[in-house]
Amino acid sequence: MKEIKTTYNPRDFEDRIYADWEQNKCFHAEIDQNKVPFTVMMPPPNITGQLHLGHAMDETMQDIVVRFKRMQGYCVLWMPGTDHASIATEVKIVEKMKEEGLTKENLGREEFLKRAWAWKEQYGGRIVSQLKKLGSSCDWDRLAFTMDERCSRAVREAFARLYEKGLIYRGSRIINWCPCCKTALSDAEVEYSEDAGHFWHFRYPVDGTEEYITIATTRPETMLGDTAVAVHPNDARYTSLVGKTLTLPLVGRKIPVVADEYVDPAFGTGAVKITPAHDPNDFEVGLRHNLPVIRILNDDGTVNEEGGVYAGLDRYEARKRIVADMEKLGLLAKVEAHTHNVGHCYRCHATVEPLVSKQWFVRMAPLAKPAIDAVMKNKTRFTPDRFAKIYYNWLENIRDWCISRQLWWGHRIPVWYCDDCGAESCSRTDLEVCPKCGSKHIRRDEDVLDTWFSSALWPFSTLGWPEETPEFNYFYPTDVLVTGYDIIPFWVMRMMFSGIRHTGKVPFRDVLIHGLVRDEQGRKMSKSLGNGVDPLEIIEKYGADSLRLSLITGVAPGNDTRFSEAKVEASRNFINKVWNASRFVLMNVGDSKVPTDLKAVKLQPADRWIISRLMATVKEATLALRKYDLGIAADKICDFTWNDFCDWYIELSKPALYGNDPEKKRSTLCVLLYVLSNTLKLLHPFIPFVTEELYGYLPGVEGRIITADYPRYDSKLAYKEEAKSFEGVINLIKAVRAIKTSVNCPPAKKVHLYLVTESKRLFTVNKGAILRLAGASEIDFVESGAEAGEKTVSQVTEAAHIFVPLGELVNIEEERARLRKELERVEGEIARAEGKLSNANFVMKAPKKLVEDERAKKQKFLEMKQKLELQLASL
RNA sequence: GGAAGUUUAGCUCAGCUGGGAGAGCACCUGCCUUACAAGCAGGGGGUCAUAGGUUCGAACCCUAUAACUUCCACCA
Repeated sequence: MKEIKTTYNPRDFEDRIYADWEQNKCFHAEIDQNKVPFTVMMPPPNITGQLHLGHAMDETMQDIVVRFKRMQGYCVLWMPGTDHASIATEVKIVEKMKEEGLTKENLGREEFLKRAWAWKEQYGGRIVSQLKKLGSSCDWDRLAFTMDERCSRAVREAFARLYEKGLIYRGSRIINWCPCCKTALSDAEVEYSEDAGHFWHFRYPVDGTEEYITIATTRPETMLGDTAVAVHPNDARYTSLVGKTLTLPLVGRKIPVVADEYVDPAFGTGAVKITPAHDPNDFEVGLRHNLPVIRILNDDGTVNEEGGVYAGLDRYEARKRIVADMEKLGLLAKVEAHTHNVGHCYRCHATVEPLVSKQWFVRMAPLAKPAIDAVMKNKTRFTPDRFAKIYYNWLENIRDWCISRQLWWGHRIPVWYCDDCGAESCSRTDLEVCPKCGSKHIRRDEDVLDTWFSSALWPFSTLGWPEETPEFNYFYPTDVLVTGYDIIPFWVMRMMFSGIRHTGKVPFRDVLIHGLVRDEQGRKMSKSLGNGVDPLEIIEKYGADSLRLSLITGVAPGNDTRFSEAKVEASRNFINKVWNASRFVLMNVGDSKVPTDLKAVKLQPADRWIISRLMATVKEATLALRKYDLGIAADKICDFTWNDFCDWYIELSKPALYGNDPEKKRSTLCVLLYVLSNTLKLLHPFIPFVTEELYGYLPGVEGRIITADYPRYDSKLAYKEEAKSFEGVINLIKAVRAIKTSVNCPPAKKVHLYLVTESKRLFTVNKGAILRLAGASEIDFVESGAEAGEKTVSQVTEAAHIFVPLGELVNIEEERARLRKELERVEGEIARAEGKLSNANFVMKAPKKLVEDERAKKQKFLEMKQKLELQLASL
């Protein structure tokens, strides 16, 4: 036997085990036509990213499913990769350059991209090594990157196909602009928050009268771009003014008063300034009334030349000055405090400006419909299914997707413009000359694509699409996507419509959604709060297995969960238990030859009981895992391990192990090994490192647990009746322990048991275990309690009436009180059963089995009552 | 304005298709019993948010209410 340390210390082996798996290609998936494929695409973390607890949970869930399926014999591919994260990465690189006094502009595109790739080389591997620390069993040989050749080619192809079908177009629209990142954003990339602001009421003079029309605005600086004031057509206050002209203060522009249904007469003053270039609603109004569109902001958020004297000022400085100037002119009617929803950039959190800009868009309506239908028709299922509603909600209300970004790091838009003939050409290969006129004066579009455009293709771009590679044909569509609910609009939805559009198939059968990992107080973890927990520190302290287990137990699917170190500690304690149980078994096996086949030995009742419990657990765990109820599966398995195996069976095995019947010892060791190795297998997907380590110590096993067969339910080993009967022994032991506690009998003091029972055989066969576990010296079978003497404490169980003479420890009064209390309880049970059975409707309508069970219970309790009364009378 | 979720023991949360309320931590009592004190044994503690309804039977299904959380939309 190999040496095994007395305490569980994950640092001794986690790295070694992982290296062993990697070296032996345990994670690698080769196409095997004899196996059923099972494919999972890892949501690619950003190259700028560091492992956080959200990743840890997401990766753990995937790893559990993947390891389970691998053990079940599927050909499992878990495809890992990283995302170039266009905007996030670029923001970081620009920040770093700023420290060196450099800007993108003075560096130039080519030099900038060199830096970006260098950045990718430097930091891209960090997240990968962190994922390995967690135990992720993904196929590193296939590690992909959203900007590698494979993926880039797919991006070009996808773009070209959509372009050719008119599903990608270029146009001037109101988009969300981040003045800090200086790029357009998609709707999904804008986060709204209730911010405190003001409502400024301005008076605009009506030409040819002494009248004013008062408008209210939250963004005074946009008045520089006003091209009308709108009122509701039915608003009596303003009917006389419709069609009149106003002079826009500070600017002097003549603007009309128009009537439009969009205006809500009950809100504000009932008159709205219209700035078509800087508000989506105003843009629509502008279209209806043929208003000019005057953009007044530069890309960096400063006022442009349209702003006259305010040109060059930052938007907020301009706001202040405009308010002050209006006040000076006596045109500021009033200022109110006002909180309103303000959009922020999801990367830098700067306030976004809606503005008109020429951008590339994906036409969503034709793509959204099939994506909705696919989920409606159950081709892809959400778990839990309520998340389908979020998905529908997004797709049903979706607007065209703005995909161009004014960034350099990313997939450059594959469109060229000809300076000579003006042609716009999309191409799968880089162009040198204009395909229309042959001119060499062509320019490529400067912009890059939204990061999510390439992530949307991830399930198939990584498998070689558009080529029909063997991998694509074998592994696609994938089986399950695991991700957080916050990513549904960014990614899940876009993979769905892209997958359906480009491959004709849904990209995955199941979508397993999980919640957020919050801090101990239930707050989101964030840098600004400083409440983030570094998973690597937790791994360092407790091991990856403990972290993994703590992240998935006690969590309902899709719900948020709170992280606490106490929970990790509890998981660590459980693993320590597994460690020591294994140590116990191995110590007792020693060098002796133990049969590995259960058929080779004669099983005792306790053996059949634990095997029966194991089978029940296998059944439950497998079912739960198949339904992606990871928390429930872990719960059942851990409960079996600790309570049934460790607390009961190991203790029950000791009389045989320490006794002098070699046959019994041999069979007990066989069962211990059998149950232990199966328990380790059940536990492996959840706590892979420690189970692999312990598995390596087991005699008679070959290979690694990671590639072992998952335990299978065997009805021949269910032993339902025998297990039920063995519960009688367990209940007897529990009852004796309770008796001893109730009279403060020291646990070490051995007691003499007198049993009135019809199950003499059961108790005789298990006598050794009963004596040891109950702390008894002898068992006598008697006809009545009187034989146990006077000073006894008694207890009634289903299978036996127990009498324990405890001499001076016994207080007759206390004993009477205890028995009366017990009698009361039993009478309560009888009343409950009778209540049910006397209800004609229950007997008639409830399932037969239930009624029979109820009758049996009543009978059982009646017998117990009789015994209790008898005993009470004898005291 | 629309939608989703949550409300169960002191705390954190499980509870699968309706059939006698569970776990971990905390607490109380007693134990270093030769795998494990990161442990063992025993124990206390809950009008399952509130009010109705359906049902033989409701923590679970339906309706309403309240509180909290989140997502979406949005009135300048």
